[in-house]
Amino acid sequence: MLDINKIRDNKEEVGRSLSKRTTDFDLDEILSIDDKRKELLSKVELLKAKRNKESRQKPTPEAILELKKLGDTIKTLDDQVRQTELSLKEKLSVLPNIVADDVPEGNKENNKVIKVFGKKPEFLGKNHVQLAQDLNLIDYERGAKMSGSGFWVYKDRGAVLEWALLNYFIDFHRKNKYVFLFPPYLLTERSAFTSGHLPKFRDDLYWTQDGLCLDGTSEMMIGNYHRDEILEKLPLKYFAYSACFRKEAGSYRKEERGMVRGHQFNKIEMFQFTHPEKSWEAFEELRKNAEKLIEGLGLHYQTVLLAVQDISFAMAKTIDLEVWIPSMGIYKEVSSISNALDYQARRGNVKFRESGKNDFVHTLNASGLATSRLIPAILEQFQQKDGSVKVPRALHKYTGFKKIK
RNA sequence: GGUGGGGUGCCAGAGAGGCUGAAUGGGCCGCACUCGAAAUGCGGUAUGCCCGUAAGGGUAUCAGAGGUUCAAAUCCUCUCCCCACCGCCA
Repeated sequence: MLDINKIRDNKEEVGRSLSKRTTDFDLDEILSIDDKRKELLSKVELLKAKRNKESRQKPTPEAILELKKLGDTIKTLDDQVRQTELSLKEKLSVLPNIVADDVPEGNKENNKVIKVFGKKPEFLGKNHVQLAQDLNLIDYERGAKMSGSGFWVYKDRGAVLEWALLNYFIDFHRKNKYVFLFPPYLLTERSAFTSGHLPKFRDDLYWTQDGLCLDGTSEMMIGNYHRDEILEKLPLKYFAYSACFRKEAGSYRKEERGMVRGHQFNKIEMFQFTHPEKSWEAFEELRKNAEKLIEGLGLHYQTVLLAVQDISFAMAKTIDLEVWIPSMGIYKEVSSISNALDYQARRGNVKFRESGKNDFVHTLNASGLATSRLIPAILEQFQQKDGSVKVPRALHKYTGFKKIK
């Protein structure tokens, strides 16, 4: 949610920023609704002041008659205020976040590669689906039998490898003094609103019959962890593990067979609540952390600065880390690092206190990392001529094996 | 799932229709006393919104949403959460 006062004071600037993302907004309309709100509010509060004053002691019978009429007027005005506030909130909550200045304009094709690590290994021919099946790591068929397409079962060393990745991430974050949260997978509608996933992503989420939804990313949880709180000490650094659930309706493509896009995947997410002046610093820290994790695995990847229209709604800037998937000949996202500025904090009412005043914090999130694309990358990038796969050194202490054959 | 008891400021805890943004205690901050500290005394100590350059004023907020009333922390309805006991249970 954007600050109405900021819109009022910097209309041109905000408008320019928003128009990079969409043309579907009308700041003048929003401001005029706010004007109306203020006007009504002043009016009704004056009347309330009168009523409060006269009701302080028991009024005379005649006065009561008059106050009764006053009460009716107040009620109608109050209704109008409520409606105006509602429509203001509605308009405001579908506005996306403003974007950072250094974000390229346009769509995906303007994404800018800002770093490349390692280089493309020689591709030895087997894709990760074949490898996973040949080496008995993933059971796609039985996964689909149990849960439908888009689900798979990690099996034996495949499960160990998956778990090893998670343990590797967890140890890394703990070493960096991030606090480990293991949140519930189901959350309320209010929480999904705060994280910015509602109203936009309603159809991408799974819903239960009692109105809860499965998390699409643990960011949805951590962002709500401090909802309606005034934070004492900043920054607060967290990381969370959760399974993530996405409908991915209509987005399944043939080349994304295997584990590249599933309805359920594992992800560890870093999250920071920071002072407004420190959020870009934190952004760099998160990015470095995510990069270190992939580099620790020795995978070839690239860091990409996303163009405006490729950034999600609530975020001012996003950098993706994309790992090379040899069989597909493309890079696939394994981490997304974003700064939401105060956008989520406003929705969730998360503040901090400084010299007697409260202000909204900034929130940032970054995958650290999602596993479902790392395993394909590991299998394909590290496959050997004899059909085996080398396990990255960083994982040895967790897997107990160095090679899968 | 059932029954009962709760949810009040930073914390504990009163208040049970009108002068209550809210007693009292603790905490915290300031001042006095002290060489310093403790103890003691005095004062201060919520947030959103609206008007105002400001000082200040107004309004709302006692879990949340509605309602009754001239007037609600206090009465009514619904929802959520916490605690206790009972039932059920992979």
